[in-house]
Amino acid sequence: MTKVYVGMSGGVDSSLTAALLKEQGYDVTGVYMKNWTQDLPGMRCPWADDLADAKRVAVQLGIDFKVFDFEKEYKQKVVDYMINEYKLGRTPNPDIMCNQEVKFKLFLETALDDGADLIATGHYARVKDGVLKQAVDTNKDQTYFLYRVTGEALKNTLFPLGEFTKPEVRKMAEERGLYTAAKKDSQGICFVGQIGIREFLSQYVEEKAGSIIDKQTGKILGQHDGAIFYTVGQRHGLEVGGGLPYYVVGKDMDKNDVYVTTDLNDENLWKPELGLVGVHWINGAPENGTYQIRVRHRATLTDAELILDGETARLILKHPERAVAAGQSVVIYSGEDCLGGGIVSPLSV
RNA sequence: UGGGAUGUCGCCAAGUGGUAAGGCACCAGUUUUUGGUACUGGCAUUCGGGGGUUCGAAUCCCUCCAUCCCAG
Repeated sequence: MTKVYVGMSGGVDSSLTAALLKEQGYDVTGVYMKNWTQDLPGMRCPWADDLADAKRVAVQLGIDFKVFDFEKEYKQKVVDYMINEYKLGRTPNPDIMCNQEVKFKLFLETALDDGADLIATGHYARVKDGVLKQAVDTNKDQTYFLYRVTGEALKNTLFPLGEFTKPEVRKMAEERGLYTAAKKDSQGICFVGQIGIREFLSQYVEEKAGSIIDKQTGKILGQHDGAIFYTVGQRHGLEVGGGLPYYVVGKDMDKNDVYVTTDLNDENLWKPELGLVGVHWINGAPENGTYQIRVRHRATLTDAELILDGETARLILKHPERAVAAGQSVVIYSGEDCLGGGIVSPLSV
């Protein structure tokens, strides 16, 4: 019997994933990845509850259950990466890094060493012949977060939920009486949860007052506690009021200045062209040409011309996307196939 | 010290006798396994202070205070 290790987070999706695989005849083992357990000021880390929920479901299903402790690696590969990127003035996507380094590398390797034949997660995505495809529920598709995994890893991975819509998943979980059937979806970076990125970062970096400057007039509108906390396109948290809402259009990390504007058509908000670094392809680089791209999770796909140059690439967008920040990822699709993508270069935005 | 102007929520700002629009910010919630965006709701018993006229005033009158501008 094929042995599958299912990453169980304690949520509905991964619970149902385990249930479905068991019904399909796999020898299923549930694994809770212990990645982060630290409480933060004003927030209790819910890891113990999540672990308990995952375990409850495993008991319900009558499957084996294990805990893999990746705390050290998670801190290094995901959290430190995120903090460093922010320090450099960029806006990273830690969840993409988590998939690349932890779930589809460390977890996969550890599971295989432990005797697994395959791993599975509750991601909304599909794999066919080693090709990553968008989920049937395009509204819920999570391939954006998965573009940095390898084709090799995908050959050992199952995504049973990719065939279903979220409402169907809820319903199936309910029908099976899974303990987590009604549990609220998690959102936000898992380890910062409730408190928000701002509060999380301030645990690791020193707050330093700087100016909020109106790009159009050059006038200083107010003060902030650190340019590091702001990202392009951001509207809230500036505490500067007047006639129209102000949006962040840029920042100078050396001067610790944040530039804002009320002009919704500001050129920095709508880049027709993006430079990518650290490009990654799931199954090899594609040819130059027109593809569909996505600049953020749940964004609708938009056409762009790809011009590849080794590890870097240039994208000419048919319709400019709003507020693309350096450090964020652009994911490239051909139809429903997710080919890979890259990270927005600071030089291009 | 003369002359002029202005004072309405933290900010911008409607409202010139009929019982305080709206926007920004802020707060709460929704959407979202990144940042961010977007959406919904909340947010001045009170109009610089004090008198007065009136059935009734932020709106009219008097007075005081504050700020700004021009004179000097």
